[in-house]
Amino acid sequence: MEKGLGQFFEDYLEQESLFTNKEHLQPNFVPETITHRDEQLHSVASILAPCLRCQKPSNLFVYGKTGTGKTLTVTYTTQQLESVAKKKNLPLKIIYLNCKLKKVADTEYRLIAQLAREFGKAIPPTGLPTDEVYSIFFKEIDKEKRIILIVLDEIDVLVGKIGDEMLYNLTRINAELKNAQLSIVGISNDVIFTERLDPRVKSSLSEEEIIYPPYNALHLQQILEQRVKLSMRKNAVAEGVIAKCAAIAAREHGDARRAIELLRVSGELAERDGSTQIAIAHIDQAEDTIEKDKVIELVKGQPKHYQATLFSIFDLGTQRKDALFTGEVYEHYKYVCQQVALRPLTQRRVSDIIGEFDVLGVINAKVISKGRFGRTREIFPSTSQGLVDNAKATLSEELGL
DNA sequence: GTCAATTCACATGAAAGAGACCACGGTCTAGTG
DNA sequence: CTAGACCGTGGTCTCTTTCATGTGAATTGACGA
Repeated sequence: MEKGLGQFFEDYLEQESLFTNKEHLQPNFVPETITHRDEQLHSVASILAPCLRCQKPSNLFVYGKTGTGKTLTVTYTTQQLESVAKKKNLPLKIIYLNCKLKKVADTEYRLIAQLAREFGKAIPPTGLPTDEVYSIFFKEIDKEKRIILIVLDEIDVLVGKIGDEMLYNLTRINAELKNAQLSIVGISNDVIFTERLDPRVKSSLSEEEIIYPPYNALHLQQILEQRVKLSMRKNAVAEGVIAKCAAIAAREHGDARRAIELLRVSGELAERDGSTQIAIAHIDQAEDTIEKDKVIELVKGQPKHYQATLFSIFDLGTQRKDALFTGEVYEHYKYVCQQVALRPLTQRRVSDIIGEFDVLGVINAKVISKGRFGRTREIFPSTSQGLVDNAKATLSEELGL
C-alpha cells in the first residue's frame, strides 16, 4: 500500500476525463440550438412576441409529459425576449417560477409573496394576511407601464394543492391594472389538467395552447448526439451507447431529461472504472444506480412516520411475496412505531401516506375491491428485491431499529 | 339459475385542531442626556 | 426622551385527527323456472 493513494491520485490526474464540459448534461442546461422542437418554439415565440410592442400577449398554456422540452423551449424563448427587450430598452419583466419547489411557490401566499419579491419587495415568509400581500404585489406592478410575463412551471402541482382560485385572481388582475399588463404562461406535465379547472379559469388561462408530443427514439438519439458533441471528448462513447440510452428513455414516454441523465451517469461510472470509453454495460449499471440513488435519497429525507410506513411495507413485502393490504400494513406499522417509541398516526393518515409513496413511485398501490371482503389498496414494492433490501437497511438505520 | 340487496374494509372528502412561525402595534423598562 | 425588550393579537403553514360519506364486487337470500 506504499504507493496506494498517492498513486491513485496521480493516475487520476493522468487519466484524461471523458467529459470536456459536463454542464451540458445538467438537467437545467439550455443549449443554443434546440433539436426537434422547431414548431413549438415557433409557436411560443409568435404568441409571446407582442410583448415587445408593449401589447399584452395571450395567456399561454403548455402541456406535455416530463422531459419533452417544455421548460426548455419556454425558458429559451423568454431569455431571448428578455435580451431583445433589454437591448431596445423595452419595459418587459419576465418572472419564472417553479411551483413544485417547496417553500417557494407551493401555496397561494408564497406564490404571491415570491412574485412580489421579484419586484424587490421584501415580504416576510409568514405573518401577513394574504390579501395584504396581494395588494402589495398589485401596487408594485402597477407602478409603471410595462408588460409582465409570469411563467408558472408545473402549474398542475400547484393547482392540485391549493385549487384554481388563485389563477382566477391572477387572470382577473388585469382588469384592475391601469398601467401594467400581465400575462401568464402555464406549464403542465399533466395533459388532462385543464379539464379539472374551473371553466372560467380555463377559458381565460388557455387562450393559446401548445402540446408537446413525446420524443421518439430517433429524436432522442439526435439530441443525445448533440449533447455528447458539446460535453465529451471524441470517441468517449462506444458504438450503440447513444442508441441504447435513447431506446431506454423512449420506452418511458420519450423523456429526454432521463436520457441525458442516463448518459451522464454512465459517463461518471465509466470514469470511475478508469475506462476511456462508455460501454453499453455502463448504461445498465447507470440505470440501476439512478434508481437506487433515487430511492435511498427519497427515503432519507422523509419524516419518521413516513419512514416507518415504508419500512412496514418493505418488511412485510420481503416476508410475503403476494400483495399487501392497507390493514396489514397499518398493523405492522403500529408495531414498528411501538418498537421505536413513536406515537402511531391514525389509519386515515397512514392511508394517505401510502398514497403519497405510490405517487412518488416507490411502491405500487392500486385500489381494488375484494367484493365481500371490502375495498383496499393492493400494495407492492415497485422496485427490485435488492433495492428493497437496501432501502430497508437504510430505513432501519434511520429509524434506529 | 337470476337478480337485487347486503356487506365488508377501507378509500376519499371536508372540516377543524394543534403547534410553529411570524408581523405588527402597544406598553414597559432601563439607559442616556 | 428614546431604544430595545416584551407582550397580545391576528395571520399563515403543516401535519393530524375526527367525522362523514362513498365504493365495487363477492356473497347472500329471495324469487321464479
